[in-house]
Amino acid sequence: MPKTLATSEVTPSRRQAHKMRTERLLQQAALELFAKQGYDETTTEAIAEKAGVSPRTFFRYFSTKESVLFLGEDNWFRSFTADFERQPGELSDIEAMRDTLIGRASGIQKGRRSQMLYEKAVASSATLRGGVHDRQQHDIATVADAVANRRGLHKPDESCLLLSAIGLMTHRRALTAWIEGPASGDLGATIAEHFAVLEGLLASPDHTRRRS
Amino acid sequence: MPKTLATSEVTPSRRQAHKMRTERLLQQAALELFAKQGYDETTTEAIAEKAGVSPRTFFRYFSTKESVLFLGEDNWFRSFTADFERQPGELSDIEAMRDTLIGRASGIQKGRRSQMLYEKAVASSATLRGGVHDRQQHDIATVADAVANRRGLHKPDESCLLLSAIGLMTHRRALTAWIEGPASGDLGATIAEHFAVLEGLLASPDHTRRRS
DNA sequence: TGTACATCAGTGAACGCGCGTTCACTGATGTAC
DNA sequence: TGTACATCAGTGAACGCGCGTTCACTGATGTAC
Repeated sequence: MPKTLATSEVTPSRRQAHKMRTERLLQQAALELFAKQGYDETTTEAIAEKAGVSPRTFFRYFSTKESVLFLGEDNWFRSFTADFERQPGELSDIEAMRDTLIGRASGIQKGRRSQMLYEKAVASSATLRGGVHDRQQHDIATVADAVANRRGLHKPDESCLLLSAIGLMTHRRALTAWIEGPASGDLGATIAEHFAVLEGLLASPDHTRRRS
Repeated sequence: MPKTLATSEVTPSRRQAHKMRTERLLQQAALELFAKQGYDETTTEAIAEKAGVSPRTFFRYFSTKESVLFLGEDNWFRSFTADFERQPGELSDIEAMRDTLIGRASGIQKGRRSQMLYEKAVASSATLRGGVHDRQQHDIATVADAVANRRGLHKPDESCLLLSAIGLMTHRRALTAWIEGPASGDLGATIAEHFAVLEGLLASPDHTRRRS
């Protein structure tokens, strides 16, 4: 028994392996179909068929049609705080955000195709866009906590929240630009560019003045 | 016939009046029910019942359950450009945005209860939040066009888009704060405060530095 | 003013559809001895 | 290694539910003369 247990921790049992495989197949099938023909036009039955399982099986893995798409994205920001607070204290908060986000870019870089499919899938449905909206709000709160902590505040004030929202929006815009740009594009560089634009707005408000 | 026609233009016929009344009753019933018990928990049948019409009649007025909620909101930003470009040229773009939004605050001020119901309704459903997300994106593009125009550009560049997004986000945060605050709160003042925070971030990035 | 006809808001009933649930079952995998 | 039993991933069938559609109809309002 000790041996079997140890083995099942490292190499999962056939049952476990098969289960994981089925889950992955369902997710992949869903992502492809949502991106290709739209979320609302894709039935759970079609996903199951493409994954090679019965319609009923889909709901054994995912309690709702929507949840098949949102996995592993939640913990992206879970470790943000740690990375963020490791930034040198000389940097301004926004510079620290920028460098943290750039540092994490390589993790996304490899999954460009998946990101594209994901964006297409989300774009196809109001429900999914609602989910994205929710996650954004949640992320803003998380990052604002980190900023407040860096500033030595117990609770984030409006300044922290606004800064967090602005930073994440800049990040999101960079991500979109990178996905829509050439396949050879570098995500870290794109983020840096977008933050440069942001800092341009911040540093010289006169720059925004109209010649009268 | 001339007399009847003229009359029907000013004072709508009984049919027209009744039609408008039914539409208003359905919208009001929907708003109240969505806010009270949630969008997903409210059936179109319940809305029809509260409005005093048959279930079938709902779909004579609104092609989808969602569309009963989104009326008249679209043209809010339609006239934004005009107001925005009327701002004095000495102001920076962001100051011009601020003053334009403050100038339009009084139009919202009176409908505070409706705004609250609307926010509650939207908060209750992912689909509706998706719709809000879409409208935000659309508004950003509209305002960015206006900013580009003010800067003498033919097309908005990333700087215009980012500025527009930041400004509208600040506005939205102010709106939320105002709704969540006391009933006596002044929306214009709240917007001004939030823009002051924003300008604080813009003007002195040093302020965001951590004491090391 | 009155009569005949036209229009159109509102209704009732039946239905299609896809998400998500419930129940009873099969058969492969895992475990005890 | 082999046998008996337990577990559990996957299945099939039937159903509830609410959105949105289709069709045939009623009856009040509006119009022509």
